[in-house]
Amino acid sequence: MRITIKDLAEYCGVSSGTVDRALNNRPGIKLKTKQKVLEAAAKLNYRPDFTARSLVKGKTMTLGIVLFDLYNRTFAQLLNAVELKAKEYGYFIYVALTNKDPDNEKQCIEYLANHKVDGMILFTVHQGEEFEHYLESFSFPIITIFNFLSERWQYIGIHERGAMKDVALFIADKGYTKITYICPPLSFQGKRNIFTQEERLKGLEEGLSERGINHVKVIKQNDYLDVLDGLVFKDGDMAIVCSCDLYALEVMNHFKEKKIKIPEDVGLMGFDNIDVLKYISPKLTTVEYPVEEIGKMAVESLIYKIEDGKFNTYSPMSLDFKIIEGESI
Amino acid sequence: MRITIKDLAEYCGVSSGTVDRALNNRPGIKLKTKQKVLEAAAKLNYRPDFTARSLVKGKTMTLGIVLFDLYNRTFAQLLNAVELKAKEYGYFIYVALTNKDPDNEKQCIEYLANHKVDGMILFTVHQGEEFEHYLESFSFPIITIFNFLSERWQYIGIHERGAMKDVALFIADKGYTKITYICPPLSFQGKRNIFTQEERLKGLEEGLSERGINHVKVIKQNDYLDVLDGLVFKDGDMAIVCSCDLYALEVMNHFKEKKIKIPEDVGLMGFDNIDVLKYISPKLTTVEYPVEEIGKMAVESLIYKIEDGKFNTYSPMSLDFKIIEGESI
DNA sequence: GTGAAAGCGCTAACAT
DNA sequence: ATGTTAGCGCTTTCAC
Repeated sequence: MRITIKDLAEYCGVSSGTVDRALNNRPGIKLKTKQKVLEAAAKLNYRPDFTARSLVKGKTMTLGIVLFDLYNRTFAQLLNAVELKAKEYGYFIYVALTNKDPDNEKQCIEYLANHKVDGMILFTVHQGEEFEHYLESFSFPIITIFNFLSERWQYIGIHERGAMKDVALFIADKGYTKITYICPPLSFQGKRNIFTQEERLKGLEEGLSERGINHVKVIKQNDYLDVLDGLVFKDGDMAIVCSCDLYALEVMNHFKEKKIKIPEDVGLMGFDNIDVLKYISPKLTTVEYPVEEIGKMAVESLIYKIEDGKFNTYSPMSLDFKIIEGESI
Repeated sequence: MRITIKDLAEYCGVSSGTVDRALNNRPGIKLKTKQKVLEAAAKLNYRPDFTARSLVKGKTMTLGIVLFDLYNRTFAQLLNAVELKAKEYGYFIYVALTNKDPDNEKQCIEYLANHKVDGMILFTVHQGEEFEHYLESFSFPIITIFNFLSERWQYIGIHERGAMKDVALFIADKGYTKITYICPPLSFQGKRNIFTQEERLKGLEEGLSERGINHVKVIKQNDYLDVLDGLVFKDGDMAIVCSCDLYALEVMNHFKEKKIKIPEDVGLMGFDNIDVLKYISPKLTTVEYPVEEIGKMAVESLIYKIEDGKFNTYSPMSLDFKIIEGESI
C-alpha cells in the first residue's frame, strides 16, 4: 500500500500537521524534526497524493487541451510545445481528441471539466451563442486557438486573413491571373466553426481584388483532385492555392502522375510549412507561422489567468507569419 | 461556485446518499425521487468532482504516457491511438514528454505517480536493476513500449530483430554485398536503453551473415551525412540501411545535392513507413509496422490489468511488420 | 514548535 | 426507500 502522511506521522511520532510542515517547507518546525520526517519519507518511499491535495486546494495543476487529432503535424507540434511549457510551470496536460466530431468534442470538454482541470485550451468546431453559453457554465478559464469564437473568449493565433492576403498579393505580382483555392473544410460553412478557413479565403479574395482579380474558383469538395481533372492548364496563368500543405502535396502527387508540370503548367502554394517539405521537390512555396509559439502563449496566458485571476494583455492574432519561397509558383 | 452533491441534496430536500443513488444509477431509490434529483442536477448545472471521487475510490480513470516527444510522427500516431482507445474505456490520458532526458523522464514518472494515474505506458531511456527497482516502488501497473526493460515488465512492440533480419535477407537477395547501417542512437550504447536500436542492428547482422556477409559498416555519429561523404559509391553494390525513415530522407536529400543516384549508385532503405513517404520520390523502400496497434494493445492490456488484476496473455513482440517495396533499393 | 480537528466532495456501509 | 456517518489523504486553522 501507499504510504500516507498519517503513516509518516505515526512512524516519526509526530502529528500529521508537523509532517505536512516538513514536507511542504512550511515555517514553524524545528530543523531536526523536519529532517527526521524527510528521512522517513525517503526511506518509506512516501509520495504525496495529488488527488487529495487537489480536493482541499481546489486546484489540480492540470490543463486540458482539446484538439481534432494528432495526425496533423501542426497539432502534434502544438501539443509538444504546450506540454513543455506547462511542465515548466508544474502543470500536467490532459489531451482529449475529438476527430472533429461535435458531440465528441462536447463530451471531451465535459470530462475535462469533471476531472477539474485548472484551465482549458480549446480548438473547437462549435460556434454560436448556445455553445458559448455552455462554455460559460465552467468555472475554469478557457483559451481558444485556431478557431475564434467571439470577443468573450481569449484567442491566440496568427492573423489568418492578413497572411492569405499577403499570399494573394504575392501570387498576383508573380503574374498569375486565374486563381483556384482548395479548401475542403469550407464545405462545413455555416454548420461548424471553420473560422480559420473562412478567414484565409477572405484574405485571399481581398488581396486578389486589390490586384483586380475578382474571381477565385473555390473547391470545397473532398474529391478536389477529381475537380482539378476537369480544369485545363495552359499558359501557366493559373495558381492553385491550398489551405494547407497536405492538400498541396496531394495535388503535387496527382500532377506528377498526370504529367502536369509545376510551376510551368500551373503554380502551386501551400500553407503551414510542415517540416517534411524539406524532403519534397519541387520545393513547395508556403506560409510559415509559429505553431509552438501559439502553444506556449496559450499556456502562459492560461496559467497567468489561473494564478493571477486575469488574462494578460496582448494584441490578439499578433503572431508573425512568413511566406517561404520555394519553386512551385 | 460549483454545485456539490450537498447543494443538490439541500435543494431537493433529500440526503446526499439519495442524491448519490440518483446520480450514479444505484438501486434502492424511488423513480420519482430519482427524477427530481436528476432534474435539479441538470437545472443547477451540477458536475461531479472526479478528484473527490478518485480520493474515495482510489482510482482516477487516468492513464499516463511517457514519450520522448511528438515531433517523431510515429509517437504522435501512437498517442493518437492511445487516446482514442483509452477514451473508449472512459479513461483520460496524461502526456509527459521527456526529450530523451533521463532526469526529465524520472521526474515525469514521479509526477504521474503523484497524480495517481491508474496505469502507465512507458517508453523509457533507462535500463538496469536500479531503475527497475525504482519502477517497482509504484503501485500501479506499467507497460513498456518500444524499449524493452526485462521480463518483469509487460512489453508491447514488434519483433524488431526479426524485422531487420528480413530486411537483411531482402537486400542480400537483391545482390547488395556492402552494407552500411545508419543509426545515431547507437552512440548511447551501454549508457541508455536503446533496446529497439540494438535489436535492429542484431537482426541486420544475423540476416546478412546468413547470406555470407559478415561485415556491416555501422554509422553512429550524428553527422552521418559527413561520414557518407567519405564513402565511394560505385557499381551500385552498396546498400545503406537507416534505422528510421527520417535518416533515409536526409540521406536522399543529401545525395540529390551530390548527384548520387538512388538506387543506381547506391541502394537506400528506411524503417517506419511514415505517412509522408507517399509524397517522396524515388519511393523509399521501408518497413511498415502497426504503431496504432501498439498503442491500442498497450491501453487494452493496461486497463485489463487495472480492472481485472492481471495482464492478459498474448505473445509479446508478436505484431506484424511488412517490407514495403519502393524504388530506392 | 507542535498537536488536534475540521473539512474539501464524494462513496459506501450501516441505520432507520 | 432514505438518512446518517465515517472515511479517502491532504491542508489549514486554532489551540496549546
